[in-house]
Amino acid sequence: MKNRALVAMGIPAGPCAEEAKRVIAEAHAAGSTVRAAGDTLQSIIASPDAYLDDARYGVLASHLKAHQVAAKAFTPRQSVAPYRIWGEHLEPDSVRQLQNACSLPVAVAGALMPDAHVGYGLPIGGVLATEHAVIPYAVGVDIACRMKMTVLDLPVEALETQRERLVSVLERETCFGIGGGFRVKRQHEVMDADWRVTPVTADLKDRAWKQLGSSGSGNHFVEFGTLSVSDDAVGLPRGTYLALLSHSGSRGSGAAVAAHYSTLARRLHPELPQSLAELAWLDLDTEAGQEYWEAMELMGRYAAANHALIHQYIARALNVEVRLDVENHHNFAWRETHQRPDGTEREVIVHRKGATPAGEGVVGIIPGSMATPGYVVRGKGSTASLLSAAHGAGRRMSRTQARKTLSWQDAQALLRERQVTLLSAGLDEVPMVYKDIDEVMAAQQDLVEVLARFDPRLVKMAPSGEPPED
DNA sequence: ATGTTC
Repeated sequence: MKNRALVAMGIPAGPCAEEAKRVIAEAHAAGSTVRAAGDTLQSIIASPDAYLDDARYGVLASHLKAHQVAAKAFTPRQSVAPYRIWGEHLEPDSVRQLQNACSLPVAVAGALMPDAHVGYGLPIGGVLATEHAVIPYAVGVDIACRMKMTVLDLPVEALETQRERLVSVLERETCFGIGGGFRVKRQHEVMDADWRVTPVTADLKDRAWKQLGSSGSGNHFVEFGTLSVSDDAVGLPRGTYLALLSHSGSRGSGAAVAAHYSTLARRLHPELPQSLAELAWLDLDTEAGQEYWEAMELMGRYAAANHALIHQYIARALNVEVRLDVENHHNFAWRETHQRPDGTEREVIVHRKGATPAGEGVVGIIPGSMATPGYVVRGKGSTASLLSAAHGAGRRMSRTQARKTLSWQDAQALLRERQVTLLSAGLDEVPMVYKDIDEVMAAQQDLVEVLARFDPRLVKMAPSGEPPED
């Protein structure tokens, strides 16, 4: 039986679930039916005391009792921490998730960005400040998922005149797909860092090296396009340039770190009611909290290295210089100093899960979709948003719904209209699954100002086995 | 987002 099914029954992950699985397997071997085993479990959950001395179920009963005692110890806080929401018509469930997060004892303040949608624990587009605690699921599954843009010293016309060359470089120098990695390992100084900072990262080093410089799957991409600079504060005079934009994260290693520490956090907080279990935190004074923080920071450097290599290999293959370089995390936690409502300052942990850092003057990238614009922005330093902005257009349709209701034909018309060449992607990533990026930008004019606009032209994403027609 | 499930 899976952990998820057990949790649904009221058996939490950890010692209870492990023992329950053992008991079920034993009952199965003895010829008991699944239903009979389930009935017995329900009965033990209802009154563990009655089974404490039972030879077969005693251990499970004592684990469950300990859990139930701890769970009773949870006392909800008097009032929810203050939060603000940007944008209209956000999924009610995503708002509920933010409210839940703000009801944690460690929460200080929250904010929801206009691209928000439901995620594990904290919604995507959620920002949460806590005191002295880090929440693995408020950082996100893809730790340090980030954006990077470089402006290449090539004329914009190269998109037409050197199209075949750009396509071939994009295909040759990138690596997409779940579990995907390079046969010939790439090199970066992040692999000289100490990966033994935690037992988890120590075990992950080989996989990380294999995947170093790769892009992964889902909404990750590498694309060429045009950058229209409207404000020279971006670092280039006004005008139109050829740019390379990438979206990638910490790949399998980050996912494994997230899985490990979110499970650990949950185990350490059996008192949390089910509605808050995915928001279990790690105290930064504890070994577990410090381990997660070190692992997260290493994943930050690793994700940055992935992007650095993508851009470096492509620029090298094209034999061109880089004229501008912009990047930012959008799934991460930072130690920051923020003001209390009374104006005094305190150190908080700010989690941005699908949110772009937008402190005053901070430059970041907010992508749209494969056929809609993205923007290079400069933060306005809004304290109400906890110095944050949206990280993209935000999904309006689930992946399942997209695959069920959309067709490539619908997408191709839009791609042609926008002069976008799609090398590969899943049907669940076509522009129609995303909200209107310009509406999202309009909803956060108080958070960021636009310095430049990026329009994708040659797009590469993870293939889904269903090649787009040309 | 990831990659494999005792």
